[in-house]
Amino acid sequence: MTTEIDQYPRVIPAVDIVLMTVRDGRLKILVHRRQQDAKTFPGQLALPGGHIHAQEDADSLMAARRVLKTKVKVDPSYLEQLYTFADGARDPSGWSISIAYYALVPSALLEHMDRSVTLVDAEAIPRLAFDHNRIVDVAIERVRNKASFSSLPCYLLPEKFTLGMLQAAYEQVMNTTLNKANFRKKLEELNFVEPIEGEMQMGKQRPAQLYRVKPGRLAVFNKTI
Amino acid sequence: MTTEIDQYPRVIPAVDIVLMTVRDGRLKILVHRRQQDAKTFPGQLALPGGHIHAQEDADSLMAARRVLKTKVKVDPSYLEQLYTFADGARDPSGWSISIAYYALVPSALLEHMDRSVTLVDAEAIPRLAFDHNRIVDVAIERVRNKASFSSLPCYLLPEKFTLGMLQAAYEQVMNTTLNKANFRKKLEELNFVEPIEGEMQMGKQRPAQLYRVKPGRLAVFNKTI
DNA sequence: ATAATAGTGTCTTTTAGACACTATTCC
DNA sequence: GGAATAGTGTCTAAAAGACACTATTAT
Repeated sequence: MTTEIDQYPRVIPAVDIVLMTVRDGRLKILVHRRQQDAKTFPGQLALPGGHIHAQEDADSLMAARRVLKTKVKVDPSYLEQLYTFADGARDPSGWSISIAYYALVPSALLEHMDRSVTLVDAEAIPRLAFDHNRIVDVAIERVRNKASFSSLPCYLLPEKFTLGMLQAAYEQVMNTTLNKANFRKKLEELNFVEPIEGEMQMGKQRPAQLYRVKPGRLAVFNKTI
Repeated sequence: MTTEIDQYPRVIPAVDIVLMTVRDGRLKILVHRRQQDAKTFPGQLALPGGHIHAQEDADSLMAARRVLKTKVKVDPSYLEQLYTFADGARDPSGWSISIAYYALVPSALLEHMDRSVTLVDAEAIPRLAFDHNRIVDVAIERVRNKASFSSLPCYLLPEKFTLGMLQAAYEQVMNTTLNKANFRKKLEELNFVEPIEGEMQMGKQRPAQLYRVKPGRLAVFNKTI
């Protein structure tokens, strides 16, 4: 039987993920090198991504999760739809759709990465396959906008963190420097972190109080700092 | 030849559009009634939408433009991607993707609508086909967030407008009331409208100065009012 | 003691908001 | 004059930001 849908050229939808973390005090994006025998952009750097499997993926978010699990062996705590790139020019093999997601993870989760996978500095993204540079630009812009001032950057940190680490994460994501006193006053107000009784981070100098996100207060979105 | 893409069930991507306007001083959404012989949701209200035609549409934005032109006979001045709804449950005929857009138009553009097309109040959306109620909710939330304070609501007005009309448009979109003096001070600051020399809107009482958006200053996004 | 990082108190500037007022038209 | 809408000046409260300070550790 010929139905209406057979009239149109087939389009295979995919997901691509901009995975971000903070490593060495800098905001990083995860990229991987494509196989040398890939039909398109062989050997080039690209975002992790893959086709949607309709029989396997309940929705596009699940597809993104599956791709990350398979290709990067990571299950991110924060994963959100970014934008959909759909046109006839972005993929040389034809009209294509990429539902792009962005993810935030603590860098400790990325210890055992494949050799084909690397982190690149958000301020110096190399040339990527397809329209992936554009996708990364949109992702960074989105995160910058959302970060100020929500609890988003907490997803880049381990469960326990000092206020110094937290401020550094905000500064990385927002690409600015913040005043320490004002930052802490604002945190007080927003009220989504709490000190962990008696737990201190020992270091080279004065020990710092360890904090955690208050239960249920992750990803509370708010105004500017 | 069997390529990789034949392994996966076929998914037909579509676009759906949430078209908004202000009529009778209220924010409205455009919906249409589906054909009685439609395979899914016959006779029900739905958002205007349609399949992407890969050979015809350069990208998904163009697909949305084409659908609006064909089904609603409108070429909106503001049309932006909203979100992509992609899962196996939203359409009874199978796994489907809808790249949703939202559009803002002055209500004068909608004078000669089809009989199948109507405007419904944003505060009282009826039951719609598919997951279109959810799409509308997301669209209204997005516009509310973006409106305060950008020049977005200007797209709901004719080219020439009074500050009273402009304030009313903001109040509708943001679903609040605003203080007139403060509203005007803020407009001054944001600096995206200018009076049209010598043109006044005559009415029942004191005439009002007509304004227009400064060239190139449409859709400047900013803080809160 | 000094270097280094943690943590705090206070003042100033900017912005948001409330409120009261004047102005010009139609009737 | 009264009703109705247009348009403005000023004061107050809240938020953002600058800056200087104290505290506790390692060496």
